[in-house]
Amino acid sequence: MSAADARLSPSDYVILGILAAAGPTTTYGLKRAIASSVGYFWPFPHAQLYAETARLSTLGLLSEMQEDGGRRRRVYSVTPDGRAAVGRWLETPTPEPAQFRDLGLLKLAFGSLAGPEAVAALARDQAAAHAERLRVYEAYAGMPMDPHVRATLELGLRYERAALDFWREAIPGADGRPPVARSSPAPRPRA
Amino acid sequence: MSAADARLSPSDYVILGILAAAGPTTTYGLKRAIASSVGYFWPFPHAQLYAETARLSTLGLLSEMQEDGGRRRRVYSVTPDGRAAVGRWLETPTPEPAQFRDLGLLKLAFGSLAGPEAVAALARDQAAAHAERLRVYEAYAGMPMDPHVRATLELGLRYERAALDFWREAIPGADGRPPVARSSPAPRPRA
DNA sequence: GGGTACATGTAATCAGTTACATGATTTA
DNA sequence: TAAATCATGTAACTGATTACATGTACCC
Repeated sequence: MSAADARLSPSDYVILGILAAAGPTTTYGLKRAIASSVGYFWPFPHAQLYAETARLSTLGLLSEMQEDGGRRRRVYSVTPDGRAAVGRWLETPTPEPAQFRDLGLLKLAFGSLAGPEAVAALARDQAAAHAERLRVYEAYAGMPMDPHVRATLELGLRYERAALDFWREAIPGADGRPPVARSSPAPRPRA
Repeated sequence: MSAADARLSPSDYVILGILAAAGPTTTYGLKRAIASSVGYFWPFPHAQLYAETARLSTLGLLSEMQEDGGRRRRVYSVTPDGRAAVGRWLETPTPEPAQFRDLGLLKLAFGSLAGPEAVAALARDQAAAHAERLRVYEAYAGMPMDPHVRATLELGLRYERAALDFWREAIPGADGRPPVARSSPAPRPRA
């Protein structure tokens, strides 16, 4: 079975992990549980749940039951094999570096193509967005939750604070100074 | 033409932006230019270049020429329409929050399913990985580069430092203390 | 009993990734 | 001149996103 582990994506482990922690759950329940735990940093559109749960079922890592009541929704639980797969995953090292896809940062990289005012506007914009996000995280952190999920939230807070500081400090705002730290005199883009 | 902007992905803007900054370039040149600028935080497998450049050509945002020499490689340049599209993109706000896909963080979220030793091992592991990444960034920061690209690298450094501190501090190492900050007494996972 | 928000699911599309194949240049 | 590495490209696949369609519960 260890060989089959290679074929499981991170999304699969999210499903298995949530089910292992929360017990038998409907698809909608999964959606809710994901949203209130890893969902804030690991996006998981609900449509994907249907594809992945089906796949995990055929692999024997999930078992599927039909509700008796009127709506006859599917209820999933993790099988012993599934639980073992999560366990192994949690114990194996994670060499691949984290990826952060930040559109604001991407735009900044091309700042030399835009005017300094555009870069300044971007910085104000991003600072506001990160401040808002920080507010949301802080509110969320006030609620009761699993201690490990809380720990991930703590890193989220640190990331947001780092980003907020960056957009406020490292890039000047609307005050007309050059768009990068004063120590480097901003040469024109080569070619 | 503004209407067509909606159909451009971030990857498309990377290609357009690189070409706008660097002038006519072969596909391989694009690959190199991306790797040495936004590539470190915005992964871009080279196979995708062939699909995207073709698409951008049919949209009239790129023009394609064939080399005369023996190898007859394709050389792309950005058209005025393409340049205008990048310009508009750089000037429009970016509301979507940044996404950071961090497998280590995902595993941490499920820490309650694993033993405290597994969590401690994860933390050591991640601290080492981030320390290494930090070293690479710092070496890279010593080289000459566009000031805006340098600015993005600065945020990369701040992220990595935040992550390194987190895995070292917020999660204890191998010293046997409970797997989260001492202030919260780590209740058992519910159900 | 009509509207609104919540819940459940399918289908089509698109972007990203992996694997493969081969040609050109450099170096031992 | 053989091996190794760099360069160029295609094809197949998988995973993620979008759009749509409909059902159920609640609330006015």
